[in-house]
Amino acid sequence: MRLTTKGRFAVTAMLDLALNEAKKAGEIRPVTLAAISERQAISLSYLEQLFSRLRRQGLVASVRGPGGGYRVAKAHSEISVSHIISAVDELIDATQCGGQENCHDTGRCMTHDLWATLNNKILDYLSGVTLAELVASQQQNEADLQSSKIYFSPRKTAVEIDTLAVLLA
Amino acid sequence: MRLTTKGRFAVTAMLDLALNEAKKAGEIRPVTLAAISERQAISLSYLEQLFSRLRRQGLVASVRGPGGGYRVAKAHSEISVSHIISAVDELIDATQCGGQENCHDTGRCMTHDLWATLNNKILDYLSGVTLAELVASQQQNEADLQSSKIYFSPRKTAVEIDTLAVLLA
DNA sequence: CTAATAATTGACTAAAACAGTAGGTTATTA
DNA sequence: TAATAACCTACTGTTTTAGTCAATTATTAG
Repeated sequence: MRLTTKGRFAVTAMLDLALNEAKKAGEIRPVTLAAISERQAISLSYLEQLFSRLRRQGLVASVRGPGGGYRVAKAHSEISVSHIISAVDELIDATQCGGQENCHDTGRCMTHDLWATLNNKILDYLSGVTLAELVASQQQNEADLQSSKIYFSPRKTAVEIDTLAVLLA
Repeated sequence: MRLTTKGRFAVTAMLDLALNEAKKAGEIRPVTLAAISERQAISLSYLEQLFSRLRRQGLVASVRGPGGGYRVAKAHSEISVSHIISAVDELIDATQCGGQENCHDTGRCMTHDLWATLNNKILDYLSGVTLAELVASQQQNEADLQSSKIYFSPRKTAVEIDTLAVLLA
């Protein structure tokens, strides 16, 4: 298990995808990487690399051509954060011996059990957080901002924000 | 929070240190980095870099000169895995805006709350695992191996292992 | 006192990973 | 048929990783 910005980007992009694939009359409208790129400030080509892996792992499905893009390929409740991270961030071998248990003259190395256990614990936690929960939590956040009207709501345009800033200054 | 082999090395080294600082008549015998280097197959110079940070964070104390080395500077129960990892792997800023909440035209970026929350959860977990627990768990493992005598016990020499391998082949 | 020990420091290096760029191809559809 | 958007490959600059090398400093055993 590795936990770097790469995995974060992937989770962020998946969450953006989930939030923006609008369901209209039973159909799911695909979301383009260009749109995600603009909203999340992640380069398009980097997104392409990430989604290439996400697609091969069956987490998203693609639709080519005009009007195409990506869709989430499973129920949001079936996709966990750990799925997303391990899809783009292939796991490294924490044990020097590569599971051979033949390192040094003392048999298996100490790190073996230690990291296996620790990894599983972290993995367990991240497996428990689903895309559905992230979506719900994010929508709640947006709703809170909308109702309280503190600072910026997600619907404000740049111009409106500037006006607000002047008023608050 | 970053979670890479660097942090793993640090935890492994700290665990080795904790397991090997033998207490004799009230005194604690320091462990040399050379010994840890040999046992854990981590280069001496890399260990020096790691322990330089661990020392500056107050997790270990050093004793120079012959018979010197490092000691754990606190009670094992007072040192958590997250302490060790964050000592060597300084934390990165998960939000692109750097906490400014001014990214894009939509106010604060979506990743902000998401990663703050997720980070805290992981941190909470790793904060809960102490060096004392790792030591206990590792000593239990060694004891299990010793008593059951399955495959390799930690005391076997390389020659004995070779013999065993021949017998099992 | 002296030589050995072991931490401490700093500069440097090869390899990998990260993040992004560029330029093309293929499939689809308006 | 032209625009769209996924798909693919190769390349680039930067940072991190993991390590080497060499020198200095503090301590202690002899």
